[in-house]
Amino acid sequence: MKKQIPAVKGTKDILPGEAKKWQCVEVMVKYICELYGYKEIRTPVFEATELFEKGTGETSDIVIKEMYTFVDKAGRSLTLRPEYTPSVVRSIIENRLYLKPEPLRFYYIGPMFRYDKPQKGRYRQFHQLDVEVFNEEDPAVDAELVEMADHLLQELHVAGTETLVNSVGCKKCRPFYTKELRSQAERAREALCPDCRRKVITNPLRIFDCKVEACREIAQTFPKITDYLCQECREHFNRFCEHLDFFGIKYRIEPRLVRGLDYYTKTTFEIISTKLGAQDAIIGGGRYDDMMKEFGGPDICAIGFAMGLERLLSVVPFKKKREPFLYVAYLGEEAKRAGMSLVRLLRREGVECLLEYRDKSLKTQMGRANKLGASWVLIIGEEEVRKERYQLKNMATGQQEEKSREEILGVIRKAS
RNA sequence: GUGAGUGUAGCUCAACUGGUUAGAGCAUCGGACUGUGGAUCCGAAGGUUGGGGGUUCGAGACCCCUCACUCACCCCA
Repeated sequence: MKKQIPAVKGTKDILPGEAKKWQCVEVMVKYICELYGYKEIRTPVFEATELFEKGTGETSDIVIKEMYTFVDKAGRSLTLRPEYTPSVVRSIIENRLYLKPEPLRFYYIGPMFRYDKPQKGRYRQFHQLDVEVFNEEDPAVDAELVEMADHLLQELHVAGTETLVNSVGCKKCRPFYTKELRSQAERAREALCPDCRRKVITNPLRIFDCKVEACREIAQTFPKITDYLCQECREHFNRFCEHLDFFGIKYRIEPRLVRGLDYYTKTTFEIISTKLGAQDAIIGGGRYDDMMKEFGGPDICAIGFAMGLERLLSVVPFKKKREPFLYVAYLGEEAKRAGMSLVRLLRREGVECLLEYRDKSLKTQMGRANKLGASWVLIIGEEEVRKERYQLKNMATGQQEEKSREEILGVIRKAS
């Protein structure tokens, strides 16, 4: 036997049964996004490496160790996108979309790539829905975005979720907080785990993410970022929460919610599923008011979120049901030809038909139809060809009647 | 990147403390039954036991390496 070539580690095939679920979710996602005025935007799967280094942040884990970066034949350093936000920002600037009258509301569904160790809910090629709004300062927009995510999950009948919100301040107030946090962490240094001792210097905010019991207890005593927000950020956060209340959305203020991406400002939020394991965040997002300007664009604020589709799919309940279709069983060459032209006609009328082009016994063909879950079988033999009337059998009831072409169409139309 | 667990037919699983030719159910294909499905019976096909090396008279089982998957850390969607 020849050596087999398996799928690359951390990637997987989405087979027809599973792909059907993806289609259902994608249809719903697009429907909801369009309801809220978002338009689809599609950008390339790879970009200049620099885009992510600047956008996602040079100190983020994503950039440091998780990017699929390669050099092309002309010596350019390119990267398969690990997230979508920098691409959208790039595209808006490059195409001057901010000069158009249309609202800057965009969504996108597509594959992302991260060189992570694969695990449940974590793949090297995975898919995200990405939603972004630009040039909207009002915290009501932040709340509307969360409401939309909530709406989407409801429509998909996803149960057991929790919404966490926080504010990480802006570049005016965060440095004060970080400084205070660092000095307090410094004092407790000895009691922290080795990992957290490192974080004291690199990124003290991340100490809140630690799962070690001792660290958690110590972190409890640390100041909360929400107590250190500047006037503007505090007001923004308060009004954001008020609007969530207004929408009747249940949420938990989680001052320890620290998004790992460097660019977030003010509002951050996450929706987790209690039904998942360690990788439980299905939606994560927040504001990034400074990115556009830093990319050389206009000073336009932004907020958005990403949703992991593999994770979402694993908590969406699906009831399996096959679309009704007609199986054509034929006997002999003449009948085959009659079947082919009938099927051609019916398909043009929007009827799903299956003719398998295997010259098998009627019994075998009936067996196939049954196994595949056909709603009807159309039986064509010499007799039927001559009369131009065919045997239509309802597979659920077992009833069978002789029908003309038009009558067949009528029966199927009536059923669907 | 770190740690732990698991790899036997397409799928779900057997195979005693190491002992003949690695089995069963489901699925597939064929037949009983050449114009009528679901049931039953019979049969066929399907495996380098993830891969490589080692120990042994003998390895699916034990040891080492490697690959993949799973779970957790880390990080994130």
